[in-house]
Amino acid sequence: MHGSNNDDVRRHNLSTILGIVHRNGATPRSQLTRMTGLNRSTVAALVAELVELGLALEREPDATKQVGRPSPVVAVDPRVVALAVNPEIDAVTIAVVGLGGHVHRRIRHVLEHSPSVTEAVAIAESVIAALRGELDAGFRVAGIGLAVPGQVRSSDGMVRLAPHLDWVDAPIASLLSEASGYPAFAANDAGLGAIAEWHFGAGRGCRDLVYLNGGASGIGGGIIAAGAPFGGVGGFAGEFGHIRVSAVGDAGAHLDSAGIAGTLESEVRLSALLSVLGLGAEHAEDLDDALLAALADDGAPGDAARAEVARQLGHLGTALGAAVNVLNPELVVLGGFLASLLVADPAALDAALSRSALAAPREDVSVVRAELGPNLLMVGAAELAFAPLLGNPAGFGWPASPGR
Amino acid sequence: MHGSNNDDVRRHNLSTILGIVHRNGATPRSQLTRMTGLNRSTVAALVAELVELGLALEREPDATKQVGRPSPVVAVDPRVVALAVNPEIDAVTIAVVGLGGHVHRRIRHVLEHSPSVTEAVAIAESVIAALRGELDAGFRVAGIGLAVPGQVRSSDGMVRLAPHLDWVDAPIASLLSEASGYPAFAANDAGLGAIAEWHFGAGRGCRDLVYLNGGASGIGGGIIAAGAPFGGVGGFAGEFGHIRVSAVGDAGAHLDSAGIAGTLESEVRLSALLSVLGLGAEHAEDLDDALLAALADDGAPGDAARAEVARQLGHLGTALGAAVNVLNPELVVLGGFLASLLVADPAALDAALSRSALAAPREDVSVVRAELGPNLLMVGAAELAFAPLLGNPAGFGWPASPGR
DNA sequence: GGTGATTTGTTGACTGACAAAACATATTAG
DNA sequence: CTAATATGTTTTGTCAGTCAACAAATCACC
Repeated sequence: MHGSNNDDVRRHNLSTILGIVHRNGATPRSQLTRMTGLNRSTVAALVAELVELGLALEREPDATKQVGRPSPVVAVDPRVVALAVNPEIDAVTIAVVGLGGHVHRRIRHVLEHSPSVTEAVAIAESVIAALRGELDAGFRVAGIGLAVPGQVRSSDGMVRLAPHLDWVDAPIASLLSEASGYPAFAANDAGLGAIAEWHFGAGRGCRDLVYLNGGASGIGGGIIAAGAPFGGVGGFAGEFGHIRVSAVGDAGAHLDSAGIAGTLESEVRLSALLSVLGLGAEHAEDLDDALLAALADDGAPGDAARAEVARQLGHLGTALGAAVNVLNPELVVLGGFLASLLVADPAALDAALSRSALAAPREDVSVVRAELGPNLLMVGAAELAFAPLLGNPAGFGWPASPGR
Repeated sequence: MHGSNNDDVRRHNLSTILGIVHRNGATPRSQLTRMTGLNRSTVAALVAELVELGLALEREPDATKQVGRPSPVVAVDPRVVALAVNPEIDAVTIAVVGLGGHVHRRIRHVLEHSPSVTEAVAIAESVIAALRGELDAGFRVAGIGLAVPGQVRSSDGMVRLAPHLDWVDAPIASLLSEASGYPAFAANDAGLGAIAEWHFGAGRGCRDLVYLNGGASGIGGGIIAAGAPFGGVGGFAGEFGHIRVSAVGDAGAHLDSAGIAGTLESEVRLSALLSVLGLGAEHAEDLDDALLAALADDGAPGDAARAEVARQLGHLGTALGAAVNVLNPELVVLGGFLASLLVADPAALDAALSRSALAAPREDVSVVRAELGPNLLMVGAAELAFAPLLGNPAGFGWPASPGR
């Protein structure tokens, strides 16, 4: 709909090069010319501008075994960071994340009770305030990204509903922006997990992927479609947890967090797994590892556990079938306890998927585990704050350092 | 990933302007400058190039009541056409469609039996051969678009499976291209319906929509995501007909065309509607109208019919709930007998949808009837052939006129 | 250890696309 | 008939990327 001009070309090319260095890590300049198809001299000028902007660095060439003049290596400037915030039911986690996805620091503020919006914002702001000296000394902060376990409106970062935190219409992005002085953006945690796995994890180089995460509070999802994160009109897309996988059932049926029965989230539940395995709260910290060990063959799971795993995998396969039929992704990435389920019996999931997915899209897809560990959401949330910078490196309006 | 340069700017701007005139119809040049944000002089030059290329025309200004010098009206050149082909179980339909979506001619070749791929290609080619004199006289043909009721691989137009036609791995695009001498492209019919409704029908100006069509052979769907048709890796996306909406049921349950029970297509069936309404084959031609009339209040449908409509609307609501939760579209467009179901009892569908969709995405969506009539698939298929031309007006490689 | 082939960096001239400004023209309002 | 307004037309300017020539750094081979 909109025309473009020379300025757009420059913006696009700066963005392309910074994006490559951001996602692929340090890259020789000669390789940038090959990847972009641009002229050597153009790439040299673009990189020079990024260095000038304080976004990239040029290092001495790496020692290689190749003929020809060595090419300097271009890397992101490590002083450019974003702040990531993840409020949960039992903690608020804050991190300082650099361009390139490097997590400089992660601070987990443990809570006695589920925080209100105001409390979560106050905690995040106090942690950020404590970091401020450090940040002002050596870093430039692009902004704050919030990963929220709930439905978040993309236009303004309003949390429409976060069932487990019991938040309704909580304008967390504007509250934290107001409190901290940094621009703040919020999105659904699983959607940000999808972005993180896509850039830095199991989904590298993939144009169409679906990410599904299973946690204590339910099942969330995110979509990368045609090489871009997909949110729909309001940013609420990716809620695979609430699609129907079974009959509504009788009065005793579990309900999902939206109060609906027969959905993926109501049938595939971590608590049910833990109870048949006899795992309790003592593994709160390393839950996924404990679960994996208990489900593995040498963990000798009992018949009840095997049956529950099979039941849950059947329902998961049905939901993945819907995702595969509707979205025809190249990859499905499973995180949290869904990854444990996958590892416990890949063949069973495959069989269940084959029962509900059409052959053609079924052949296109692979189902794999998430690769990123505890930094997943921090990296994803930072991506949210980096997006405007990556989209327009030269024209980015840096926030004034607050508190000075 | 790829850099851009001056050539890309020109291509993008030519494409933008031709696209506006194609989708919005004849447009004053001054409005083009406002819509694109480009300079007057630039738009003048771009339009002049499109006229030079034989893709657009400039007419005398329309009489308006506005102050200021009148602006010439830019329209598509009506001589630019694409051929559309739609093989079905009982006919092969061929049309000549102009830029702008105008259907010059539509020819329905009725068949006694379901055609094989070879037969369908032969029929299409013979109709095209008969048109050739006419085409060579006054038209330039961009190519052929095929709307196929089945799963079509986008990369090469291979029909992986068309259950009702009983085609498996049928390379229809390359066969017809070979036979006719025109470049040919194939895609799923419902996906093309989505594109047609998006450009010229109920979905105009919408960036995120889902289209669902109900026909005698089942339920197909198409997705427009983030302002572009979405096909997934292989082009198979949009198969909403095969997602689970109910329990698998007992032995007597209907199966969908993929042999799966409990799916949308197995529960929401035109034949079931027709049988409770006592409608038969005599309405083959104007089925949708007859259905609408029978379902309307003054058609006095019986209790059995009301119950069946309610049952089907319940299942349709469940499937739409999945679509709404996963894709968060702005619009859901229903075509074929699904439109009749919607009209019969909009409130019931709304209620069913509200039971399975989350509140936030539910509030974003409207469910409406398709607007395009019998030309829907012709316009959508033509869009497929026009796509390369619209994407790169100056660099488009026109096929040599075959047979001369 | 020199010499040539190869690859890439560097520099300056060149092309082309859009923007901007000045002027021309066609319409409406009074 | 005149002023105001909007837009077409023409000319000049700016800027991004390309291209070609040359320089520099490495490897391979004699």
